[in-house]
Amino acid sequence: MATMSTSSPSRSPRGRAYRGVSIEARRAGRRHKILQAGVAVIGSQGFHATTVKAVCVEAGLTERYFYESFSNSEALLCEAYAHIITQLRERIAASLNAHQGQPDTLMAAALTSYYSYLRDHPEHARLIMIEILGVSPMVDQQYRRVMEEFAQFLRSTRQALYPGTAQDDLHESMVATGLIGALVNMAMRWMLSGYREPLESVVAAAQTVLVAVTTHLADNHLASSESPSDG
Amino acid sequence: MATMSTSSPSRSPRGRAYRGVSIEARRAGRRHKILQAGVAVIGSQGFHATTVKAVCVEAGLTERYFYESFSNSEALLCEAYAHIITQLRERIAASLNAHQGQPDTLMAAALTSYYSYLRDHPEHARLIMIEILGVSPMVDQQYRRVMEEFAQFLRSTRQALYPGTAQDDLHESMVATGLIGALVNMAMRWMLSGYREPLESVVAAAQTVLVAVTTHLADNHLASSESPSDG
DNA sequence: ACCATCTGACAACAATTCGTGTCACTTTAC
DNA sequence: GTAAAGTGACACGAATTGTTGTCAGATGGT
Repeated sequence: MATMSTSSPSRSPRGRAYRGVSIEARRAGRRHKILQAGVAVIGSQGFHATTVKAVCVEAGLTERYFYESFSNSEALLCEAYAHIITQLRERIAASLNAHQGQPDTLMAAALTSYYSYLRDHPEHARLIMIEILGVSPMVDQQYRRVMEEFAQFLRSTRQALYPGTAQDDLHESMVATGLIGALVNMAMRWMLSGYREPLESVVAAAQTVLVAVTTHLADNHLASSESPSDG
Repeated sequence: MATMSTSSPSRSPRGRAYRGVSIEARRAGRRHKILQAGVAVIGSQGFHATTVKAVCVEAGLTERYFYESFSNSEALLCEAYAHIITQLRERIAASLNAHQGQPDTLMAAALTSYYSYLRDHPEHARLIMIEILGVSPMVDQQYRRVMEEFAQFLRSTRQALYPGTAQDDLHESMVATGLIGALVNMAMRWMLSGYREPLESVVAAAQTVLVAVTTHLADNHLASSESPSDG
């Protein structure tokens, strides 16, 4: 703070205020506008049908400001993807913080926040589940990294809730990858059907899968000979 | 053979033989060549980077014969997708027929044939898991239909192996959708990592997920009056 | 031998889009 | 008030691609 004199409005030939807004703030605002517009257009028209001009029209800006903040459409797609994933992560984290309690409650809260976010933002859903794929190897890798992050989050959460049930590392991470895929595929079906089924059904099915695999892993670790639902 | 008289090479002003091959056979051959070339190019370059010319060069034919058999690139993609899915289904079915026995053996056989097919045909894998998505709503629906078919196959197989454990219809189909997504996402991770992990690890992880959910559903069905997590 | 059909190579045209440049107008600094 | 920087609208060239059309040469039936 107290850096209000970073560029004293006197001598700088470049970067002066305009309409009472600094150049950084103006750029950031334009960038944000384009990002929002990009999400809207890509998520509704599809990435391949998205032109730079369409994004600019949606943002109320011109192409010049597109290239001011993004080198091309692919860069915009990546930023939009990262932006949405951040929002999603924050929403899930907030939901977990608000529902501290039983593991089942936590799980239901996280799943509900995940699926309701996708339902409430269908353009975001389409972007992060469909449009992000098959654009380029670099974009595919970004997608994969994010999915692996969620898988790791799943693993660490399970470890926290059921400590002492660690398993073979590769096996466990593979299973976590599968579970994430299960959640995503249910979301994709739900989205492609126009969110026809009730949210509770999707959450219940997702919970069934997660609980099934979690208890199975725990039972297998204990070399179970007792009733599985005893816990 | 012995069908040499299908179209007697006498009176037809159109469609005569050429190099000893009937016009239907020539067309079918060209169509097949283009289909194969399409799979190769789309699966390696990606659908968006695939041009009609590139497919024709790969097939050793010219654009004219492309449009003889396909109205555009999207049609080629759909046919290629259907072609690969048919191959995959046949391979899985053959594997199931060859390994009649315990449920576990059957499951391992089916999963092994699935993942080994993807490993042995990486271009096919890329096409059916990545390139097919986000092209157009119609293509998306075709993808969704196929995924639901596999989910239904999973359900009916489970019903056959564990009869009398039917559950709520929507719930069960949602769970099946999730399981298919788990298998596919493990395949996608495997593919995008260059098939780094051994096949057996992927199959084992997939089997863990399937067995966990299957037994969980059976257990829940037997204790349907109790709710083990509700307390 | 002769003509219609088949084939392959490639030209040609239209349409699209990217990325940059121009120009008039507005706002700010001095 | 003036000049420089900021803004917006739009034009422009370049490149790419889908799709159809042309044309010379090969092949087959009679």
